[in-house]
Amino acid sequence: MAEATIRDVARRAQVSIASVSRALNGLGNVRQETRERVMAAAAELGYVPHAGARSLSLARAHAVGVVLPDLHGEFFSEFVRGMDREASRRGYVLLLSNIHDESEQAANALRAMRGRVDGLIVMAPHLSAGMLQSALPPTLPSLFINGPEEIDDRPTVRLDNVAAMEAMVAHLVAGGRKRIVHIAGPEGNVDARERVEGYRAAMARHAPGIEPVVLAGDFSEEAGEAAAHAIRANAIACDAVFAANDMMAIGCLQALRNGGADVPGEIAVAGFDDVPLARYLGLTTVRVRIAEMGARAIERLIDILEGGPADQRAERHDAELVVRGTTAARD
Amino acid sequence: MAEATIRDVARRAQVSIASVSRALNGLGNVRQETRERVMAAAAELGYVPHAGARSLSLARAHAVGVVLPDLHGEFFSEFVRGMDREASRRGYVLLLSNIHDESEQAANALRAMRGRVDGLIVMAPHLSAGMLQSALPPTLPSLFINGPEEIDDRPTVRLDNVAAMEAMVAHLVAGGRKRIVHIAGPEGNVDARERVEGYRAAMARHAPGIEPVVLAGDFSEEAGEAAAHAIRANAIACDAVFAANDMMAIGCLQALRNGGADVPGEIAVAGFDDVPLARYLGLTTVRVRIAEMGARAIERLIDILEGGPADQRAERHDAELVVRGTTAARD
DNA sequence: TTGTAAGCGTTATCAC
DNA sequence: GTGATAACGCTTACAA
Repeated sequence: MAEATIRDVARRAQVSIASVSRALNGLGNVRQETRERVMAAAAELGYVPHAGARSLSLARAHAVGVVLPDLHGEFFSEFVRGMDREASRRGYVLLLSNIHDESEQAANALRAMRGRVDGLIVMAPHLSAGMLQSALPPTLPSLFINGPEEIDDRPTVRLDNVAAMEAMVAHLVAGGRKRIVHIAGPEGNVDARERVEGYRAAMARHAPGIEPVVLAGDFSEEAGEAAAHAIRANAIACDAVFAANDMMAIGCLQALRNGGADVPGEIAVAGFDDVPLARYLGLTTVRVRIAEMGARAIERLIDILEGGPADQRAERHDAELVVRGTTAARD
Repeated sequence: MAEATIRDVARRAQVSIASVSRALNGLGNVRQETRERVMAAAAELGYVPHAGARSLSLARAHAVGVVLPDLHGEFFSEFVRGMDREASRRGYVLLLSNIHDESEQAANALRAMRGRVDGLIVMAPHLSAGMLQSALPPTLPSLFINGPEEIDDRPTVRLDNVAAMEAMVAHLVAGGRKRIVHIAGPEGNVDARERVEGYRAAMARHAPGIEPVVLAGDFSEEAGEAAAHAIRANAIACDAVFAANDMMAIGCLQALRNGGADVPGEIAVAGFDDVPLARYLGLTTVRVRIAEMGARAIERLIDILEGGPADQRAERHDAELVVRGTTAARD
């Protein structure tokens, strides 16, 4: 009743298991007739090679581990889809693991990968470099997506946050707005940090003399609302709000409008991510081609696994400015 | 440079590999002092057991394969999150595989699972029973989510589409609307089919004498728009549209309103899924607790794997009616 | 309590 | 060309 093994095929084809292996793997040194007998026997038994045994013998699992934080919505599905597409194209399988925090659980999840995968894709904008360094099997090839900048001896794929911020600020300034407020993402998040920096740099460049204003946030819609209230209550003089993600931008947008503000007449609002909702609300934002980043990460990792040239480049992927109604130029 | 193996630990602790295995796995018959020596050696070497070898020896991979169609948005991420949570709680790992169609690729993806996983979760509302039966390793325990009804000898977790349709139709009728049109999902999709049936049954029950009207659709926003145009152009007499999913409902809603119709005054609109957008548009819909279904599927599958009682029940999960503005009762 | 050795299902290195 | 057989890293009788 158990699945047929290579032995069963050998017995049925009246050859040794060595010949079965050779025939099935298409090695040259097998007589045509032998090969056919093996193929027939395998087909009759419905034989499928045991991937576990295979990988133990070959010391290659043809699997890559994917370690992710709690992602939501399109972002997660697109990312996984991009990786899955490329992985299966190259004959690899994906082992998925969500990591919620820096707990012992996280370290366990990483350990559980040992002996199952040939390499790791790690997306962990919220994990510290120290934790990663200590919990990652040192000999396991791994590629970081938007990982901590301190880890610079490993290959990475990173979103070019700075360029994206620059583009958006330039767009706002071109529309006649210079008093731009930034709502930041959570502390400790790499993307959030880079966006603040990018914002400051872009302001220095495009709106010299204007003091940058950064309001604290945590990527939640409520944080956006709170920011809107702060702006109104403290009478922060501004003609644009650029949030570190769409949900905050949306929360802010709604709160501003509910408070009677005219968007975009009086104040512009922009976000980051291009969630589906952004399109419906006409929110100007930045689109991340996350499926493409995922596919590229897998591609590079597998290239490394299959002995390509040493690759520890920090590859940056451009985001795309998506201009909609909430930042329409005034007049 | 390679990762430490059990032999290295044994050598360093001056014991046999058998003792290392026993100590590490917490078996009773190990002297306290030996156990400590082993633990120390393992820690010093940063030893992590090789999951592949372990599973070959144990004939258990502590992994489950998850086979999914192209899912989008929250649905996918919530589903995977629910499964991941439960799986990691029970010490299992998830192997993910997207299946796009009935091609050879799909069969390969299924085969690639052999020898890597102990069981399979299959969500395939678009795959035929025949294809599944033939490509699935017959001895691999598997649980279907919203699978074809013909496969009734395997455990399944299914959304109770019929009950959901019934609840929504009852809600619409209670609001004074009986001429309810249904926009269907793609042919060949199990959920779509069940929703049509549920719709018909509910109409027969709550709006006897009224002829059910089913418009063809494919789950896309455009299909919803097309349905709206068909309703206007052909002057289909109706006071409610109930689409098989939110995207079609949204497309229909927008097209109706753009065409000058008063929703909900003149005509109500309802969807299915409760995508994030639905909340923003005030769309009445049906919420699927997909994370819960995923977790439950994993739970049952692992119970089976770990020798629980034979379980081939078809478990149905209730969806939740979410009433919003687009179906407000008239007057 | 501990060690030796067989076995899990493959691939690869040898002889023949 | 083909068949024994030793790995791969682990668990687990069975002996000691």
